Amino acid sequence: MSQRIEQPPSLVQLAVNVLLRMMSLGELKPGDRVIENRLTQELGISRPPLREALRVLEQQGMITQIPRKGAIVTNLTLHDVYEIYTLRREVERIAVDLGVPVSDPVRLERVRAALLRLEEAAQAGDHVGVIEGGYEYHAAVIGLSGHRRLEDAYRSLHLQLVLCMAMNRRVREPKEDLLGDAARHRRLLEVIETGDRKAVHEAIITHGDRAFLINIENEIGGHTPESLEWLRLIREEEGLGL
Amino acid sequence: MSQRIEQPPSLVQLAVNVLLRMMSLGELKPGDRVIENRLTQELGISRPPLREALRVLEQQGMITQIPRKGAIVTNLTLHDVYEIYTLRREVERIAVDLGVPVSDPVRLERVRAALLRLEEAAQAGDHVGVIEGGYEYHAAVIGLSGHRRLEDAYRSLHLQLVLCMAMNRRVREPKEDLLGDAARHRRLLEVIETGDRKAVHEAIITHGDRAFLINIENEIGGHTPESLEWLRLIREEEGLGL
DNA sequence: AGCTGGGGTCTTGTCTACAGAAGACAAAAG
DNA sequence: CTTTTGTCTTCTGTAGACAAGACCCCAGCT
Repeated sequence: MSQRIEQPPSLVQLAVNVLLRMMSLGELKPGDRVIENRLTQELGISRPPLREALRVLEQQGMITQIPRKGAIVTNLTLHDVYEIYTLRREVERIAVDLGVPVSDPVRLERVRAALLRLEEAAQAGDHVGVIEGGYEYHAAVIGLSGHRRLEDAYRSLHLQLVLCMAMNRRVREPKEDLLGDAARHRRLLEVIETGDRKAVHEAIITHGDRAFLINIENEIGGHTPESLEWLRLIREEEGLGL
Repeated sequence: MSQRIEQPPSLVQLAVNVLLRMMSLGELKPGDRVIENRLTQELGISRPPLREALRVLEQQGMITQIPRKGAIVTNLTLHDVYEIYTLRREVERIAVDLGVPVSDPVRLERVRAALLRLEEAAQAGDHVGVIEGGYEYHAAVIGLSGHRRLEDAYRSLHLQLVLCMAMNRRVREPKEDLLGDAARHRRLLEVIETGDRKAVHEAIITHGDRAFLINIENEIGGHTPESLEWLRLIREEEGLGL
């Protein structure tokens, strides 16, 4: 019997999770001030664990602390979005180079399990489940590389992106077809199983969730030469039906 | 006059800096237990700010926390070293792709300034200065990309590497010639100024500080297929006089 | 009317204190 | 002599309280 008893997680960890959830639900929006006393009341914890949680989120880039002035939910600029997208794509690329063809079947099994969860959620019409399953699926793909830091980087970028997408209404009205989404993920898995690295790269490129970028430069500020040039390229590719 | 008033940094920030310094000096070695009360006495601060500092370092991968059991300085395995090295090289590669040829002269100026500091330290025989200057130089090179997250990633990887190198005696007996080191950095800058991306990539590869990997697999554990294969490749390249 | 200075309030930064869990050690039993 | 159990110490997790700093509003002055 390997029935281990469950340890109650620390309040810091719980607070981090709750705050992340609040952000993804839009209860905490970018730019919102984060007042410690208010949150301690809402969460029912005292300030020290909350402050530690805020430090964690600050390191992840979700919270921006200004000394003696307080914390706000990080306001992403267009340049930030550019950074997140470009880095995430590079992370995927590196992971595929390292992880395909797959050496350890256990890692593939993780992708398969995530895909199953994703497909079940899609059939049940469970939007939240599809989003979470989608993350777990992609994380598992990164995990094929056996590179923990790479996966951590992916997670961090993903979380920041969640923050950004929560800003955008288009994403919160999810009328894209869940089943088609799941089918795309299944095809990617099949390509991975062939072990053809180049094919996997191509499959991932056409897999992009860049729809919400369409009008983004009118919604947020912080344009830079790099980010505008990047956006122009994206537009071109999308225009070509990619 | 842009004489801004100096704000006293928070105790958390100070504690992070002191702890990093202790690690690089070997006063805190990988595997060491970190007992909060002891450190609060040494640093002259109370536990809450120290705990927040530990959270920050945990996020950076320098500290490993085990719930209800305390914290230790992260013990790096061979696989970790493999991860750090491979990722750092990828970060450099991405930065060069994005940042060369240089679009913004201000960024190049930063590299030049770092090089000057490095050369001064080299001529003064200031080992610590050379190491710190070397970091600032490389960070500035990453900064050519105008990609803050990329630079953050580089910093994080660098810090973890410091942890690893502090373990290794070879690095603490610095008899390598500082002036030659500075000259190599100057050559890299010259290549960057030509704007020839490919040449920069080659220059960076031959720039490696991989000397301390020579005997590493006998000194630390945590071997994995990936890390051993990687080490084998490194050996081959080094053997070829690279 | 606009600017400057002061008081009040709110918020953060830090410290001390307490409760509960983990580990160490010693004593007793097999 | 080994093993086990009970107690004791140490350390972490959390709470609450206090002090210092930042913001805001209003009165008074130019």
